[in-house]
Amino acid sequence: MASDISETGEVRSEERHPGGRHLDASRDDVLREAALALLAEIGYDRLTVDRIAATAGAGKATIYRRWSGKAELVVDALSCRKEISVIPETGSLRGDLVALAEQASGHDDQGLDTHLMIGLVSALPHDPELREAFQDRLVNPHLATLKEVFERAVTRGEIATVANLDTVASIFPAFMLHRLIVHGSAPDLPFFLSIIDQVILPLVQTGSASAPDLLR
Amino acid sequence: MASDISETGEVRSEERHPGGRHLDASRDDVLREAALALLAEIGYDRLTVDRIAATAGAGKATIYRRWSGKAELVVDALSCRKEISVIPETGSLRGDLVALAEQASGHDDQGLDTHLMIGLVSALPHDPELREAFQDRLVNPHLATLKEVFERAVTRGEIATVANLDTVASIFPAFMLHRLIVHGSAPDLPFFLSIIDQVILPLVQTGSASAPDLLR
Amino acid sequence: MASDISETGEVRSEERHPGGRHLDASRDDVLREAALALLAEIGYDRLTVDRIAATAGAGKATIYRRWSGKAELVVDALSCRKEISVIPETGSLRGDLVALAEQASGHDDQGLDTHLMIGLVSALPHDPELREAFQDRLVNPHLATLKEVFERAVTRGEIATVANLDTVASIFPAFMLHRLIVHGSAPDLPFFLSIIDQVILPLVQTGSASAPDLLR
Amino acid sequence: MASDISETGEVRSEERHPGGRHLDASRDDVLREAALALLAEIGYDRLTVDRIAATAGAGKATIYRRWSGKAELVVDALSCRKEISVIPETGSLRGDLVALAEQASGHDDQGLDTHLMIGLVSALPHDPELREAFQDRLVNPHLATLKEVFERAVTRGEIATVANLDTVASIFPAFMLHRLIVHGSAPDLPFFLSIIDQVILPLVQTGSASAPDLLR
DNA sequence: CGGTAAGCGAGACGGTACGTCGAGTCTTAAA
DNA sequence: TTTAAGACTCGACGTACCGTCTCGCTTACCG
Repeated sequence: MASDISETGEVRSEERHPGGRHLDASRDDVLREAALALLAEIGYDRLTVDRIAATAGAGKATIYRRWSGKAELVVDALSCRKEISVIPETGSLRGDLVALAEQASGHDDQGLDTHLMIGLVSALPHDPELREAFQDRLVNPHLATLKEVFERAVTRGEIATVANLDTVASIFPAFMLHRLIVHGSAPDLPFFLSIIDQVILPLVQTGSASAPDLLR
Repeated sequence: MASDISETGEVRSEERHPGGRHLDASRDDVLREAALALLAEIGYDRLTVDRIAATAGAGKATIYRRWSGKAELVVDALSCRKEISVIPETGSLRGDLVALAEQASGHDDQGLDTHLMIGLVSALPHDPELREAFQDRLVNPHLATLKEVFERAVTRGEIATVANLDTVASIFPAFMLHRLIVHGSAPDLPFFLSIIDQVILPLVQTGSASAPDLLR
Repeated sequence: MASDISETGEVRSEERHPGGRHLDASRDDVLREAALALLAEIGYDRLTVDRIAATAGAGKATIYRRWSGKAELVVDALSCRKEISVIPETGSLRGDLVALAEQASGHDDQGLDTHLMIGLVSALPHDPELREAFQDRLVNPHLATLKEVFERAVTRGEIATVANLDTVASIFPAFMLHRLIVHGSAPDLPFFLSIIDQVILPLVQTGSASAPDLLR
Repeated sequence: MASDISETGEVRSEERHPGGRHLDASRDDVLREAALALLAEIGYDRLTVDRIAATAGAGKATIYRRWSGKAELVVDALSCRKEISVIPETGSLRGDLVALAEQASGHDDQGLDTHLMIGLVSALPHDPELREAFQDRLVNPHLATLKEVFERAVTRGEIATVANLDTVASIFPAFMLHRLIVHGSAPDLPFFLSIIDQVILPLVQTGSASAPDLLR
């Protein structure tokens, strides 16, 4: 992961650099773009570090100076590419969820994310560091957004307090993964709608979402 | 995938083989067992075709004659290994689900399945054929079992008819995947219990959340 | 080497064969021809036993039942192909030698022998048995013919007794090998003539270099 | 063959190499030495590229970057190893020839050269480039030395001018090859002596060595 | 004449070596 | 000191042959 990564996702805080030439920040983006372009074209597994370097017109050392390997570069590239996802504010829980679903299903041009996510998954077990990055930069932000949406609905009085918020918020990403891996296809809007209407809303709208906790 | 795989999981339907020596069916099993043994011992990524061959006392050609590579061999080995999972019959929906959960979390000796599943996932995108096999031999049987459990509960009058059975039955595997990939750890019993009690049961139970509790 | 090979070059003396089917003699020739044809086409080293078998429409076992491997098959094929070389009888030593030279340089259609000999040489060191066969079937007959030619010249009174006949007779094949290996080309007639006139004849002729000239 | 080989035996004429790391010349030697050491130890045929690489502590790619395969590496190693053979100066033709013979039969420790030469011969037909190197680096220097020896004898007035010097000088190597290949054993001193005394000296000492040329 | 012991084409078997490719590191010359 | 270029070690890959063994068949002899 490009050197120092803070919790907030900021990269390389212009650290002290006593002598010699500085890392050329413009190379970062060129490399990230090359990685994403190739990823979309040939998929994660056929992706090689050599080829990313060649496509970017860079040397391999320039890559390894910034990231520890292919996987990290790709996660970094992906998370940087993600425009700061604005938390929607439609006024209703369902509206917010649908807006998120549209966001998620929308920006999947050429199935990039599909390949990406599936490919990344294969790299997660090797490298705990990578998984951490994956969680911090992709999973947790997504989860936080979802939680925020639910909490706003509570504030609005639209639904009762959700006791097991983590579990409920995970339903969304869990089904996404399942769809990606088992079906091999990107989750589309209808798919998301069925999750929203058949699982999430029924759970949080009836009182029953919190009651079962008593059973434990 | 060892030649013809029918929907029922049968392999190599004794096809016509006019001249020449036949594929020695006993090698199939030896190779599958070697693959699984090594998998449990050193994990999917450190697994090499050479080593599988050596362990099985076979030549590499004997492997490549049957499967196109490591991934196919491993899926095939896994699916063949799966003993016919008996559908539990405890008398209550929750009991059945818990029994399934125990089954799923139980037979994960040495994290074999964890590594396995994660490793497999990385191979799915390349080869649609592989994913098909994965679905047919692993996912669908699991799904069928779950559906059966829900349908029995309906028959018993324990719950009302479940309209979106496919979606509800998918909750289980979806959370399994999510846990495996995002947390990198095998789903254990407490995890399953929280899914059952916080998501599945609330969804399928009618308004009265207290009645089913008596069944425990 | 096709089973029993006597000193005279006869093969397989119709030995006792109590039960079962006999070796099909027609397969021998088909295999030998396939071997020679492929040899001329692709060279000794690219030659494979599988391919010989396929070309001959035979199984590999049919080959290994007769010869111990590629090398033996090829030597055997070569030596069987050799038409019984008639010892020439021109009336003069030089005439006889030139006749032999024409024979040797003549039957090299498509450079078969060139490739063959060079290729064989590579196989000789591994297998003493093979070298023995090579000597018995190819080298010695050739040497015997040469000796015969010299002895006739002595009988005719054309030259004095040759003390070191073995060495002198070896000059011919030695230069042939040298030419084949170092120049990579088949020895042609001019080459042989220069050996005859510049080395062999001067050696065996007595002091008076002019007398034998009259015989030409 | 390690890139450019000039007539003088120099390798890789410091060609332009603007960017990127250079071929590490020290690896060349390490690899050549490993090849020769193994060659002497286990023979050409049991020699494998993997083992050469392992012995040299190198990757196979490093070998294939320089030579196209085992054969090329070995010829190159051999020709580089050849110390400049000093032309002997004993004062008589026979003395010089015997000195050369001792040199040739002497430095055959562990039969290295025997195996080597025989092994090489098998590689010559494939690759004209290889044969060229073989001629330039091994055969021609040897021939030049022999010619020099004869010319000195002429200068000393020991023998008459030798008209067909090339042919006469070839007698030596031709018999060496013949011995190696047909007998499968290294030429020893007695063998060389018989060639010198029975073939070479008789040819050049009598006037007859040049006279027969008139016959043509 | 029917049993049986081979030979037959075909091709799978255990091996060994091959030549290629990718990862991550190190070295060069230029900037 | 960073850059592009590219050689370095390591190790797995999938292929090609080798010489042997096994299939289902066919062919000959021998009782």
